[in-house]
Amino acid sequence: MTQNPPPLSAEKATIEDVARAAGVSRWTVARAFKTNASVSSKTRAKVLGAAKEIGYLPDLQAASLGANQSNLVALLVDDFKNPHKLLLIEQVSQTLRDHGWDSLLINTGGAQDTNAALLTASQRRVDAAILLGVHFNDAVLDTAVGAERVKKLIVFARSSKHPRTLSICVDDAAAMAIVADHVLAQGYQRPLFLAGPQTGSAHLHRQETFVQQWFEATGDAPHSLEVPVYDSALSYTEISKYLAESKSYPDVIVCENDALALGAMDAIRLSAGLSVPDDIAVTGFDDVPQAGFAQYQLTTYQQPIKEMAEHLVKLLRGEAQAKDRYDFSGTLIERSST
Amino acid sequence: MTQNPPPLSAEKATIEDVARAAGVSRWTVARAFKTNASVSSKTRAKVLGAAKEIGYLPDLQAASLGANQSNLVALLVDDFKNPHKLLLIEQVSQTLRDHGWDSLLINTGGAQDTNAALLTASQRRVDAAILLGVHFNDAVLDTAVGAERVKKLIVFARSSKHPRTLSICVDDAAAMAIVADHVLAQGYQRPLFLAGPQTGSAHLHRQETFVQQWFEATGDAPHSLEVPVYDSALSYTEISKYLAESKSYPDVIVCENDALALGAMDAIRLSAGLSVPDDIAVTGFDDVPQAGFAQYQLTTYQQPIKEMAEHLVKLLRGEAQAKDRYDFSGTLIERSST
DNA sequence: AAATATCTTGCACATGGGTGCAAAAGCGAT
DNA sequence: ATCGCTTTTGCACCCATGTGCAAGATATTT
Repeated sequence: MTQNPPPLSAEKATIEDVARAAGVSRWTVARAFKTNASVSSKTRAKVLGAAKEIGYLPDLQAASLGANQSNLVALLVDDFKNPHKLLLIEQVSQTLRDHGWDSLLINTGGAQDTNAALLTASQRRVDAAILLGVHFNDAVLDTAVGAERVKKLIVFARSSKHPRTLSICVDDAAAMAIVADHVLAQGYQRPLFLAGPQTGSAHLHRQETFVQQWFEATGDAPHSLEVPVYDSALSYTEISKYLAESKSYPDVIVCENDALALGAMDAIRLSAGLSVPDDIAVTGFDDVPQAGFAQYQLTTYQQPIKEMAEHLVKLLRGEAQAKDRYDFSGTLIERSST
Repeated sequence: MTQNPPPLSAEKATIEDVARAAGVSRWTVARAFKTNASVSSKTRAKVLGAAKEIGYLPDLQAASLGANQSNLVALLVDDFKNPHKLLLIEQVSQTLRDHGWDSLLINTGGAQDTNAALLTASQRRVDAAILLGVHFNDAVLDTAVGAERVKKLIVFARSSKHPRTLSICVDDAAAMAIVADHVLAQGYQRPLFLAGPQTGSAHLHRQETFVQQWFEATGDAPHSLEVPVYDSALSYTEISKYLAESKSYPDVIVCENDALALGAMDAIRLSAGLSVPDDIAVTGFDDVPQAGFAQYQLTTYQQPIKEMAEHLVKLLRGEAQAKDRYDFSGTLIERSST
């Protein structure tokens, strides 16, 4: 057995130490670190030099006590089965960091207790809580005391009509209309819509849009199937069962997102022994990395996550209009699954 | 355009408000919230009642200023291409939360500046920084001033010999030996080892273990291929190229992890037109969800992430031995890719 | 050179709660 | 009722910084 790690390094320097080293008051040091503060450039240079010398960096927690801003943002995530979450988490955390915010990741998947997560966020003095998940619907937010304790509530990549909430998402209806157009243009006739959890009002409008669009174009109501989690494995099971049980099969499965689409493709090929897209075509939504793999080549709709994350920053800064929703538009990525 | 969200809720109650409401001093309130504090049970009940009444919850940031503990832990992640990260992030954040810690997610992927990430962590007063990534090698940590400012440095699912660091990981060598045994037992004869980035000393020992093991058993040195990122798409490209260029192909590709293995399987089937496992078998490492999909059915090694996360909590609490490494053992999941 | 305007800098007070000790209160025994 | 001990409670001081104002220093004007 090896020994313990060496003891901690010397105490971290405080603003007071810098003040002493630079021969000024601590308030002057604080100013030197603040842009647009009234300090003579000579003093600032002296202070910053001293600070660098003794390795001073301001304590962000202490700073957020005094100030009414913490530069901390909570990311509430409840849905780790969906690989799209990794993209969202990566992009949002990176963009926030690039602009000076840190991310408090709160996993609400286990207890699924949104309220507790929001309370924790407020106890950490976050400037905002970003909701990245499927269970943050308006009913939950209504009953969550925690929702009122957080300065800003932002639903990302999903839409919400809750009055306390701001949404950053693609225009789901418009996006799904594009998918529907594509499916119609390809001449498919017997669609099946595969939906995920339908969670109250803070949900996606993909299913209803597709159904409506299809009905308007053809006069038929497409079949639908719902699974309770955005999980490829679950989608595989359900589609396998569906294909085994029904006498005729659809010629296209339109999925609410890629997580479901990937499982559906596996089911079509490996469980039902059919081919994609010849027997059954498939469409997805999100353009997760796997959608582009040789194995899948899934036709899907790509959301402009980066752009959306930049908009998030603007909202946090108060630069953007505080509209309840801000709709972005993405791109249909046509691959060989249709 | 809709109007702005309603104004913020009333100011959050402070300990002082509770004290007033309960008719005691604020220190008594603090005690009521602390287990093992000397308060009469009558007083505690009165205080907690009053706190509940006015909706008081302690401010964690303020608390961490006075105390020498923040209950905040930084998660440094640099590698979002690998789906295994989602598993790790989920499990670690959930387990930490279950035990009272919050997670500060720091994405070091963009700038790849580990030092900056560690500095940020220290500015947020984290109790520990958990390193979940590939680029946190000893050389980097040696030159990172930030490494010294963080109370504890814990490398998760990877091993490090850096003196400031504690590792929580499976015994890589033992695990890869099991994989090697399996491959040998199945009678494969021309292995190719597909490795990821070889990052200094805080790396995995899978490649060297396999090579050595194979050599000892057969007297041959297996071929190897390296890719700079754990990315299925990259693995696909490299394996495609490799199979196209070489006259003979291996009969098994042993991959350093599943991210690489999945891409390799796609390449074997779709680029080279060969079959798995008949022409070429494949093994992975990590048991990501996709490894179990019908499409892949990848033989892989599953790490006991949950158990490792629980051990992490013990380390944070100071309950566990501070060994430099703590080795767990996982399970070989045999599927039909071998 | 004096008066005035402007820029710098210092300070009191605030943020929300932790620590350790001392004072106060409770309690049983004498 | 008094003494001594234990439990409970209050308090001074500390954590590291922000805000807004006033005092001090410098520059500009007359």
